[in-house]
Amino acid sequence: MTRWLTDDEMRAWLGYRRLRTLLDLQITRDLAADSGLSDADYDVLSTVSDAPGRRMRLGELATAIRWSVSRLSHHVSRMQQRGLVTRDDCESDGRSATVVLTDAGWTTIQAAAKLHVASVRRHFVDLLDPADLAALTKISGKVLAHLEQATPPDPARRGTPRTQREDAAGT
Amino acid sequence: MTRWLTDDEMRAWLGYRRLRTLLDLQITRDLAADSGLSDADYDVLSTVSDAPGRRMRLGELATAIRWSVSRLSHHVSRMQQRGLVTRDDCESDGRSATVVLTDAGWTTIQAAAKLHVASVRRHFVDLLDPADLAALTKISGKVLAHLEQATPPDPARRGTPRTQREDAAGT
DNA sequence: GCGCTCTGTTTGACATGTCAAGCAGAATGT
DNA sequence: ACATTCTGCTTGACATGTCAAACAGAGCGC
Repeated sequence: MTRWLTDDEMRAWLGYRRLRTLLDLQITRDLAADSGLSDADYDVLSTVSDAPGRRMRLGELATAIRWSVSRLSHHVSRMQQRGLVTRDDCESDGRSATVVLTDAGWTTIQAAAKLHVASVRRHFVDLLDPADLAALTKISGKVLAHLEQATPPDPARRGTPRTQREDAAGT
Repeated sequence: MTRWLTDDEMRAWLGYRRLRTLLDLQITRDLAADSGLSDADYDVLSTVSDAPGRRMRLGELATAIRWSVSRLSHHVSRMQQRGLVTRDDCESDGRSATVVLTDAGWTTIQAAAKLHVASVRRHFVDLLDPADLAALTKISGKVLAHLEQATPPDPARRGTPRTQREDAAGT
């Protein structure tokens, strides 16, 4: 008794899926070519760069970009090797680690942000008219209202099952 | 002189990004819980199951689901271990490998497909009205028209840089 | 019928993410 | 104070994807 998708539904769903695949691919590619960053790098750098003092506690950062703490810890180690960020011990709490942008990290994300916006415009925003943008906002609003309530609010913390991948800060 | 995103543009873009993240997460989660399959497994199984004889050449399959041949080869090996598919040598061409569904693979994908459609309906399609679906189809059409032309048609083959993740066959 | 190149696939080394321990510092109860 | 538990982070083993190198069979050109 499965209710299969109608043609219209199927078109919308497959369109979304394909959009997702190709758009991500293109944006990722641009980011790597323009700035030598992965999406992951970008999320981390842009989020930390918006924080006061260009520094953020590891756990907070993980929550903000919806990663598991473990993933972030691994990734920060790698970014540290590349000289983009530093780990700093917090005086008030001996357990805590703070991620701090290096000068190189700051310079990198500043340059990357401009190019990234351009990429988003080129492949997405500028292709759509205001009605499209409004429709899209409405659609994601509806779906997200459903998902955010059905979904465990926090990733690796609580009983949450699976992986993440979040955009984090504005482009 | 960067043209930053306006508020409306930003809302639409972030909405899309967040939708992408949470919806994928949910669908992936359901698929794993309902059928014990990853998205990758599902793509492979559903595509092969639609092919005549429930078999498909490895290269063809890779192209169809937009994976690199190498990724597929690795993944098929893993699925083979789990008894979902088999590798078969093609008589006409000694180099070629053919991926064939086992009975278990067939049974699995049949059951999984039903549950997957239900999941897609629950978290996406059924939340939207016909106008939303039409708008979405229009939007992805516009963007894809742009991307598919700007994008190297084939993944790991030609000069193409990066990763993939494609839905493949219908839900 | 033999070397060359081309093609389809496999393989291996490495990058990145996941999950489950491990661990040290903070908080709490008595 | 000090044992116990909690918290925040790190680590290690493993899964999955990437890229480049290795291969073996197919298809030439001669």
